[in-house]
Amino acid sequence: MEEYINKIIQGNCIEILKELPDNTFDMIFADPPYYLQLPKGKRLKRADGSEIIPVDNEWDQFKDYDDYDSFTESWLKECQRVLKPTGTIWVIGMYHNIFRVGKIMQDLGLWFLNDVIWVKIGALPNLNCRRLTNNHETLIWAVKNKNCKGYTFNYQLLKEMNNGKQMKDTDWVFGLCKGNERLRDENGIKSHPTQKPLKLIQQVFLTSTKKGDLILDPFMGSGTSAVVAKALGRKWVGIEKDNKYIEVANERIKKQKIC
Amino acid sequence: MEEYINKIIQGNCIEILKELPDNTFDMIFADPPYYLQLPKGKRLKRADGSEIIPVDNEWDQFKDYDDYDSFTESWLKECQRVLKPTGTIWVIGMYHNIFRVGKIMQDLGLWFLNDVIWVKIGALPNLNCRRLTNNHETLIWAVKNKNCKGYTFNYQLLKEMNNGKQMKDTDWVFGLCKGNERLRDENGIKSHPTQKPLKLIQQVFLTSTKKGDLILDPFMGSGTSAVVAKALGRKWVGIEKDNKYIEVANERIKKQKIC
DNA sequence: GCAAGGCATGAATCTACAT
DNA sequence: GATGTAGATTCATGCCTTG
Repeated sequence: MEEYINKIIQGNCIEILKELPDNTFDMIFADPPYYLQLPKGKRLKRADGSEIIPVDNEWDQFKDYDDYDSFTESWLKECQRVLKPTGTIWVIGMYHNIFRVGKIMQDLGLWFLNDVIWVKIGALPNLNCRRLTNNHETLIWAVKNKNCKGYTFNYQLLKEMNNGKQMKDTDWVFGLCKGNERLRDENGIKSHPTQKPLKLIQQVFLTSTKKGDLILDPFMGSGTSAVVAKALGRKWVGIEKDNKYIEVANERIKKQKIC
Repeated sequence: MEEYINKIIQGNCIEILKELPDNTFDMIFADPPYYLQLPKGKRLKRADGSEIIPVDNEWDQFKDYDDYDSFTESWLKECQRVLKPTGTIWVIGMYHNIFRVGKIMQDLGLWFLNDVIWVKIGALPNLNCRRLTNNHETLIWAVKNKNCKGYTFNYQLLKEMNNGKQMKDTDWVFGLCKGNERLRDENGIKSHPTQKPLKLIQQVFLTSTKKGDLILDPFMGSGTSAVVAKALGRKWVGIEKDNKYIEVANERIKKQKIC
């Protein structure tokens, strides 16, 4: 394992997970593809005529629900295996995928601690006025199985962070990743379409890890979890398929001074 | 159908659903058992020694996940069948069950419009300080299938109810059903352990129905949805297995003057 | 009549440790 | 491992009593 610490492993998530030893990680944070199933070729426009750029990347394409489910079960099963009995796993998603992901997690025997609502500040309003505005994502927090005890939950710290009151599963209000935090290439194009905000990931790590803990991110993307892990004194292992994202992430981590 | 309008049908939910004709209802609101799986015989206590009374009713007991899933699939399948192509279905749940329910809904071809977070005011704090406080329930809002158009969404009304801003899926903040609203027997015992607040159900109905619409509630319980339907000028059909709950509900509806 | 304080209570997947 | 017992801990709301 030592050779992987604080590094991004390039390759297929499931294949790489299979090479990692049992009961290794104190915490896993997974931000998998959401399988958005957007209508192809159509793009919503804002009132000023500008186009909304949707997430239509190749990595979010699946043949059908079965295809998505079998992918999901495979990586979750390996994550469960490499998770310590005292560890916890977080998975983030939206209504497109999180219900499928959640049922598969339960079927694998993962035992839920909470489902946390990230209330997104600055989310896109609903442009066609035919639905409620999507304003949240859901994080599932779970232990390896029903009988697992001794996981880390920094109750007191979170209470302090929440003005002296117990942190609730609905108190997670954070802005989207925008402005200086958002990574862009030389042409101003977003380096990653679904870059998560540092503050959200930080709160996840502060909730469920101690200094020196080893964290796994099987869908590393632009490297947000590595940046937060480094800043908080946690060790980390990342997995990412796309070399372009790995470059972005490595450069970001190298440059990093403060979270 | 006429003989069922504005009445509670007593009996097994699935069997009764099977007798109802296709494409009948403008809206379905379902508050099924959550399958809480609480530890048996143990009861949490408050600092003052008083006991927390959990939901351990017979109707929330299932053999295992498979048992719960097959029950869930059966009633959802019938609900999908009796739902108009222009209708919508709401299902409420918590992290114990909502992910399973959601995946089964998607597998049946129901197409999600939103997942709505009911932020609960006055929820039980977390007493052992080993998890985040459970402070929400999740409602899934869906149409009969992916191609359905023309469902009712009272966008403008909800915007007005939300101080002129688009109603978001996270703006649903309502107190629990307590105080005078909570139905109790002559001994002060709750008539139903999970009575839902009128305001929540009212917002659901105002979101997705018009005056005169026909609403189905397959798990009627203490009759909250009937009370709201009546007050808002909607027609309704309820299904409930337990005669005790039916008595409570009928008495409540009879007494009703204003919502 | 009004303000302040007491008190009950809410869909809860409890935890740690000993035997 | 499975089972049993003791332990430590909480917040918002609304009704009711008291002053």
